[in-house]
Amino acid sequence: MDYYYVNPISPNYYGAHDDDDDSAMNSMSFMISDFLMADDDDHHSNQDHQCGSQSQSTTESSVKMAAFSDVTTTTTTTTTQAHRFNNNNNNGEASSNNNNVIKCKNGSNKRSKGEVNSSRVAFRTKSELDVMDDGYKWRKYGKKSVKNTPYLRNYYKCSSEGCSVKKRVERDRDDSSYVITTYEGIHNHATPFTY
DNA sequence: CGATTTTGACCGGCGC
DNA sequence: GCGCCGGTCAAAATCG
Repeated sequence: MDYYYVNPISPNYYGAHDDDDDSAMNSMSFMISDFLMADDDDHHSNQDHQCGSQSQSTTESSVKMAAFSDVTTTTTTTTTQAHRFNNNNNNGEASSNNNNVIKCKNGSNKRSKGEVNSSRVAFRTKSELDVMDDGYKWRKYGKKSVKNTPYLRNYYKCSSEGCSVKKRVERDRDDSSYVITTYEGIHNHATPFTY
């Protein structure tokens, strides 16, 4: 399984007109969906094009791996400044501040049972808000508390018909300022909003 | 009034 | 088997 590194955020990528929350959020969403869809390529096609401007993040990111079942991804700490990843947060802070992502696809490796083809991606993001708007519409279908963490895990499914992408959101048990969002599957449609 | 959330029940896998 | 555990279902409640 290949992992590849992506550095999605660059502060002024959407900083352009940032008074408008919507635009900021849209661009962000766009990027995420990008990850979600550009999935089967065997090459890291997207690692530098977007946010081409500058990845000033200086990321010497200590990439540490968060392990999920068979996928792992993570992000790291960085030093970029705030950008909004979240939907409506009142202006200013409250938003997250950084992230780098490693993506992994696993088309080929089998799972013990069913779902051979599910790909998973996880993001670890620093954010006070649990839910971030990634451009898709989600319907929550479950909530569970997991062993060893005080936080609960939430389960969402894409509400678009025929699309069975799922995501789960939980807080990092070691550092509650991070939120871990795991996507599973590939959307068969574009993001709802027009851009 | 349709869509979404809430929440406990349910279920399948796994280790013992 | 049994019980824990993570994941999902579904009915009722709530939302917009």
